[in-house]
Amino acid sequence: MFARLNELMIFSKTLTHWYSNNKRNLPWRETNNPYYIWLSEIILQQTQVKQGLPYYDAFVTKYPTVFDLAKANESDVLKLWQGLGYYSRARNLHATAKHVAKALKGKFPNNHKDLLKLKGVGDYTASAVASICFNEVAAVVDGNVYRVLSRYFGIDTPINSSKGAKEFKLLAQELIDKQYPAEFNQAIMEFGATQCKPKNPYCHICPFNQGCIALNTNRISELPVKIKSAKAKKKHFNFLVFISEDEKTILQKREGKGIWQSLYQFPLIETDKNMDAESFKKHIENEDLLKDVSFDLSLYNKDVIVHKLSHQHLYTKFWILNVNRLTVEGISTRDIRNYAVPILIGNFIESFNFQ
DNA sequence: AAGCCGGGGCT
DNA sequence: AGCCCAGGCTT
Repeated sequence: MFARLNELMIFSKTLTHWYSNNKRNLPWRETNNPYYIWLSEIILQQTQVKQGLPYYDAFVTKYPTVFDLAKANESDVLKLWQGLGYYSRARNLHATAKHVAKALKGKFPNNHKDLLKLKGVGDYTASAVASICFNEVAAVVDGNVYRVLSRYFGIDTPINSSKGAKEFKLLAQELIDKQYPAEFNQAIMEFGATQCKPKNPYCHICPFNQGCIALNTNRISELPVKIKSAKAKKKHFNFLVFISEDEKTILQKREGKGIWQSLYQFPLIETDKNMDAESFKKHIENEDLLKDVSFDLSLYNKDVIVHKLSHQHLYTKFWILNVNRLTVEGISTRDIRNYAVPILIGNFIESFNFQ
C-alpha cells in the first residue's frame, strides 16, 4: 500500500521535474485567461501544436476577447478555421462564445462540472481549463496521457474502449499532483508529445527508463492498445467548376449532416465509379444547372486526386465547364477566396489561380 | 458501444 | 496506397 503510494509520488515528481526543464514556450502558456486557454484547447483537439499554432495566433489577433468572437459571423469564424478540419469545433466554438458573452456576461465557468455544459467541451477540455485556469484537481486524459500511462504501467486495456477510458481516467486522477494540478496536467501531455512519442520515443534518455514496464518488457511499439476502426469507404467526387463568359462561377453551401457542414464547394456530382470525359458529359446533360446552356467540358486534373478523411477516401475530379451563361446567381471568380472551403477545394482554387 | 467528423505525417 | 493520430457528438 505505501509502496504503491510512493511509486505514484515518484512518478509525479519525476514528471514535473522533467517538464520544468523541457517545456516549450507556447503562447497559451503565458496566460491563465480562460478565454485563451479554452480557445487553445479547442484548437488542439486532435491537432498537433505545429498545425494549431498559426490558427491560435490568427484567432487571438482577430478576436482578442470572447466578446469579439461572439460578435463575429459564423462564416467569418469558419473562414479563419479553414484547413484545420473537424469544422464542428469551429461552429461550437462560436456558439459557446456567444453563450459566454451573453448569458454568462463574459465569465467562463470556473469548474469542471459547469465547463462540461459548454458546447464542444468534453471531459478532456473541461479538465484542462479547470486545472490550468482554476487549479481544480481534474486530471486530463488525452492521447498523450493514454500513451504515457499505458507504457509506464504496462496497461493493455484498449484506450478506445469504455473500460479503458474509465481505467486510465481513474489512474490519472490518482497520479495528479494535488498541489499543482495545472503543472502536472501540462507536464504529462508535453512529455507524451515530445518525449514518449508514438514512434521512436527517446527511451535511452528517458527519466523513466528504469521503471517503465513497456520498455523493460520490450512492448513500447505495442502500447497503447487500440481497437482498429473500420476501413475508409471509397467515394467518387466530381466537382463542376463553372466559368461563365462574365467571369463568374458557382459555389454552394453544404447543408445537412455530412462532412464539411456549412462550408462551400463547387456543385458536386457523386458517382459510383471513376468517370471519363465522355461518359461524364452524358451523365450531366440533364442537370438543372446546364438547362439550355451551351457548355464546353474539360477535365482539370489528369490524375484523380485522392483526399483522405479518417473514414472516407474521396477520389476527386475537377471538371471545368466553360459556359455562355449561369442559370443561377453565381459569384465573381475574384471573390472566391472569401468563402470558407475544405482544403481539397482550397488547394484546387490556389492551383487553378482564379482571377 | 459504434460510427461520424479533417487533415497532416510517415512509410 | 495504407496506416497512424484520437476529443466530442450523435445514433
